[in-house]
Amino acid sequence: MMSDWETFGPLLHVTARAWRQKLDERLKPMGLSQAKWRTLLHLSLAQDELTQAEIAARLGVEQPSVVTLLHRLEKEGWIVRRNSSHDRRCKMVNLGRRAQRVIGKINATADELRHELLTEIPAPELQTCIKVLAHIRAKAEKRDKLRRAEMPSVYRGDNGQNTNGQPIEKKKALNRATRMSQ
Amino acid sequence: MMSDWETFGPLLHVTARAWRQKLDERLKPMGLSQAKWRTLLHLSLAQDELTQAEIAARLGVEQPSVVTLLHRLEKEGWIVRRNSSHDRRCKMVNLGRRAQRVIGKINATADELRHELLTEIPAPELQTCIKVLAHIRAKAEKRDKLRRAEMPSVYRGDNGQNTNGQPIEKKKALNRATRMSQ
DNA sequence: GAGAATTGGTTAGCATACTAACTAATTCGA
DNA sequence: TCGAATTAGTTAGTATGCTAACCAATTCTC
Repeated sequence: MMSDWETFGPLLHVTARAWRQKLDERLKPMGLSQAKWRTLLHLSLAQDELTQAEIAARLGVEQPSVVTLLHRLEKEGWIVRRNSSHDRRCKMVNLGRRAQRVIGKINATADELRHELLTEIPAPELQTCIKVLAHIRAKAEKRDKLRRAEMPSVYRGDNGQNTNGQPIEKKKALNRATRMSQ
Repeated sequence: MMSDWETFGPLLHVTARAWRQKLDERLKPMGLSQAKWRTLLHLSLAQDELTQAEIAARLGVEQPSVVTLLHRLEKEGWIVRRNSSHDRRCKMVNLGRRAQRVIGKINATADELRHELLTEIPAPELQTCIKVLAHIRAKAEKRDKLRRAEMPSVYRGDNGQNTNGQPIEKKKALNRATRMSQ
């Protein structure tokens, strides 16, 4: 019986991975990898064009990672990039024709999988699970204040990042992104 | 309030990631990345030398990934590889001196983090959460029987892999690995 | 309004994963 | 027992992420 609390960490990992891989598997026939379909999904949900920085925040990855990801997506005809007329630093990213044709299927597939995986679970148990996960997440995302206080910030060498190694400004956008079904 | 069931997928992902990153962050001062400390941890738990294939199975990654990982670990003095005397195909992997000095600290750090993250959660709620996660995991790891039945195996092109894209024989070792605190 | 700080995007270099294709050694089966 | 199948390890090529360092454009501050 899988009920030893010592196994919680690994269980969390394999469950998250199994979910992700199952969705990947179903989207693969459309020619999409995880990084790609997540990007398209966020662009679709935004209802509007996004900058690369906004995409990075919503995906929870760094900007340089987005650069190469968008290069590949553009090369394959999934997205279109154009220069912003308001801010000459920005590039606005739009869904290309190819993506518009399959975006509905991506969303439907994600919804269907979620339904399949959760449907047999009693609502109260799901609520409890959500509560526990949210609690763990909050604890894990909190920086280790005491440890860091031992060392002056000058010697930390963390370049203004929080303890997750992510830029601090990303937090809000990440929370927004969490509200989608992925 | 984070209680909409539509957010479950993303919540699962960010929670698992936050946990992993927090542990990474605490182990970083010892010069270890996630892939590296997980490898050392498994070698330590095995109480015995392992082959590269066994390590791959326990980490849940493919053999080619292990090759380069072990190259880096060996170059940095964490492990030692030697040819097996029983099976000339195999290389036996042992912890090096450097690793033996810090392996206790790795385990202690993982245990301490788990305690920190879970300590405030009432036992029954944790049990429910474990039950729900195990259920989701089982569902997600099950192959899509109906879908696959539509197509003869000859055309599937999955090279004897299950729907997670992992070699089937790996399952048992992965389950074993799941029992550790990571 | 000019210099400082910030922000958006990029490149370079590395880490970590994958699949495909290969060699060498072992094991299995007729 | 010998050829086929399997297993262990590797290399090659690719995808996806990271940090560091940089430029250009914008915004903030004095």
